[in-house]
Amino acid sequence: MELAKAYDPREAERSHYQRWEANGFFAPEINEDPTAEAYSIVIPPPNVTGSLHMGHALQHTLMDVLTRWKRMQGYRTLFLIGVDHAGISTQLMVTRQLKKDEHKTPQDIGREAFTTRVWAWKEQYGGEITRQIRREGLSVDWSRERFTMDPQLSIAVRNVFVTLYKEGWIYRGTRIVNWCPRDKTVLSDLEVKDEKAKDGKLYYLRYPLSVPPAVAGGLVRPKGGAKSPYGNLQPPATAGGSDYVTVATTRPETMLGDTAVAVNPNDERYKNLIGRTIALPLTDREIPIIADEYVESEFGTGAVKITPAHDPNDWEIGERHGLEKLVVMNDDATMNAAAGPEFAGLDRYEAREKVIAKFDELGLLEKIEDYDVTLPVCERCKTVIEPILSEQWFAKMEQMRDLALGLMREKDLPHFFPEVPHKKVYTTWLENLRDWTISRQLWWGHQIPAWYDNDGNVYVARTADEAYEQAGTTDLTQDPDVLDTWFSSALWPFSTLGWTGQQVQSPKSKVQSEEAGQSLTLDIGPWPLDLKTFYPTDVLITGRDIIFLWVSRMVMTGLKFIGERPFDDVVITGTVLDKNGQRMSKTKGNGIDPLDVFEKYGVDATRMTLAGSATGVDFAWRDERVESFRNFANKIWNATRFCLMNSDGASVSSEFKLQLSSDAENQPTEVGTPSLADRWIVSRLKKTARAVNHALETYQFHEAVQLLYHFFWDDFCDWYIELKKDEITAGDADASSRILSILEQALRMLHPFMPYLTEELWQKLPGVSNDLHNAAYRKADVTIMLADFPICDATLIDEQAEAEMSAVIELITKVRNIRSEMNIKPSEKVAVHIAANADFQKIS
RNA sequence: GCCGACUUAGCUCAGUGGUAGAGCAUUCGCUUCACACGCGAGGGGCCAGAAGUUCAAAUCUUCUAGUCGGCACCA
Repeated sequence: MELAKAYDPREAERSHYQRWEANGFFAPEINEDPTAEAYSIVIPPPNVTGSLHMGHALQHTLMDVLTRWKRMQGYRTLFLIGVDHAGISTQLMVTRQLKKDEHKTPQDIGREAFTTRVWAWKEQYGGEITRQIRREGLSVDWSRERFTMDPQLSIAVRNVFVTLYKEGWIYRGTRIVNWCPRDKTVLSDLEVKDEKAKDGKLYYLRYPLSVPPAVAGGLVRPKGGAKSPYGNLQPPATAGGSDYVTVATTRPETMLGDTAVAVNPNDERYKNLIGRTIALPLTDREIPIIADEYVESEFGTGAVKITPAHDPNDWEIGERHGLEKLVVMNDDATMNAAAGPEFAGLDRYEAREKVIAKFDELGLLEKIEDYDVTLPVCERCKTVIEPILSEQWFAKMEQMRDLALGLMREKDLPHFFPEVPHKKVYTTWLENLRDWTISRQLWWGHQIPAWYDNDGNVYVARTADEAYEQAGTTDLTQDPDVLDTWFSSALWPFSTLGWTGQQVQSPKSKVQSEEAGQSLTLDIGPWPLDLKTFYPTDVLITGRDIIFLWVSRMVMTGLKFIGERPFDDVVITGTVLDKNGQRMSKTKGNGIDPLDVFEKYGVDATRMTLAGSATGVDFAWRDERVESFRNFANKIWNATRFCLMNSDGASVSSEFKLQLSSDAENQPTEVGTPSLADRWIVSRLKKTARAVNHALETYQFHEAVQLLYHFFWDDFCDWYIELKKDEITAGDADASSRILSILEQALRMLHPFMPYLTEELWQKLPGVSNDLHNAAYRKADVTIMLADFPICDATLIDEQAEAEMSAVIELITKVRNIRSEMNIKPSEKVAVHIAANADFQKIS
């Protein structure tokens, strides 16, 4: 058999995936061993609107390496794939399409028609990401593919919501929330990012006291002419002695909603003003001057305007002092009627300009300073968030937070890789956890299972019928909002395995739950088989950006509803940066499309590149690096090509036949008497297997890649093949069988990383059969995927052979060095005379 | 403001309390019958700076500088 001269990845990538999938190799059911231990990984569900990026490719590669490795070890493996409905992204995408195609808004066509459209969109375009995942070669079980809005998963969501509501962990309340005026929905704190304002300003506004001070000398009259109804006032020596108070603000437009001015109770400058009132300019309102410890005297003027309806801290102060909460903005960040006729309808930034202009006109604008402000922006559309007062659904996190913290403190789980800094960051975040805003003003998602009667009473139930029963009427309206996408993602590790919230817990988890002091509120029914088999999953691999959004919440809901952690280990990958070390982003246009890289260098080379980066460390993408792994793939191809060119009468020996004694004279094996090189390569092979297994156990993927690269290229190709070349080309079938057997084992170890190439080559080796499969897969069709993953056999480690071989290598290198330095042509033969230590003289 | 990470060969990065590593780039030599996506032989680093612990530190501690990140605040 003769292979092409160079490896063409496209050839190998064409057929194998289909065959693997069609033969059920990806499904756990392929495992014939009823006692096999389970190994499971759930994929972080990519957004249905998403397309594959390098971050995915990295995470996916690592998950697939682990899955393939464990599968080859005989575990009953499940690599579960699914897609997230991605509420906001998807709704925006379809809204945009609707506008483009029909010039209509969602409101024009109504909720039902709109969601129908989104489903249609999902059917048509939503498969893009999963098609790309197939291309990556992931051994995911497509028969168990899930979508966060599958009926079963939606039932789970409802049950969780209802349970938490009944237990008092979910409530509806009016609070200051993060409002995105563009998406017109509330966002959780985690969906808000900080952005530096380009030209931030701090505006100093003068608020006149409504009654002149009784004390003499209060006013500082300037020499110039009067300009405003309040007189032309100059900044006084002490603010407290004047007839106005200066406040500093970065958002002047919110002054229209001010309901107080606050000062620190110990601030001497303002002490005598506490209790006085201010005639709020541009309005006809009088607002009090109050004292609150929150105010820092050192900052700004030491006096703070208080806008309880548009600032979270002001809201707190408002609560403490019983202030009115005046909402002056609409949901699109324009001013509303309460802002006054002059401002109503203006955009917040127009209103800002106008407020400033008016203050200036009135002589009340003291000064404007440049000021570095970081603005909260919507993580998705980058619109500046407006904190507004709004009625929303919230989840109280105390109980679930304590469950997660308890798991960390008592069992040190989950274990983060790398542990620093993630363990601490995760724990600290939990300790400071605040309530979670879970409602979203969208139509695409899980509609909140709460119904209202005409009096505004709320009925939370799993179904409309249950709500009708509770209310004693069918005249109810369901809450129009949907749940945060992360609410359903939080249930992913168990909702995908069949848990709907209607089953009782397993006896095992029940005990654990009672230990944790948890009450169980779940209904009857057996645990689904998959849940019993595959939960908890073994490891979660994801990026650091969703540790809080997703990882922590899975831990919490897993403990709360299943009574067990969702996974032991969490591998946090680094970020793939562009070649200049910059984050890849759509706006910068510096992203590298994994599919292009697959096309250019092959999937296997790409996987090696990704797995070859150190766990958790950011790294700059370099095409040169992939190129080197493409070259490596070609090297493997050609090494195999060589072995096959001379394989007449030879065949791969199963592992036991490969065994070689270090005491070669006494124990010749079926494949002839092993030479030093034979004993050496087997020893190297076994040490490599040991190290690779260990590296993978500890998620040191790059270590495994290095080991395999070095073993294959340096040990196997540069030395072993070269040393055996004469025997092999002379047609020594024993030597050929031996080299094929080493090659075969190497391919197995490489398979989790380079699935296509290794399958392509392995199938061509003489003598491969499902006898080489792990014992759990003896009936399955022949594939390297199910071959037994090499392990270390300590009896085959031969330190003596390795030491002797090192000496040989050193010697040969020195001779070559001399030849090179003396410019002796390779074709010229020279006689070499060697003086060696007694120990090494016997080495031949 | 708090917490943290990183700073190693020209580039991108591994690495360990005890003679500095890889890939790429580079130099020299090779149409050696698997592979020029190759083969062979080289050159190249006082491991950011300073102090300390130690028989021994690039590796541990402290400080400094630069880069980056998370959180909080942001009147």
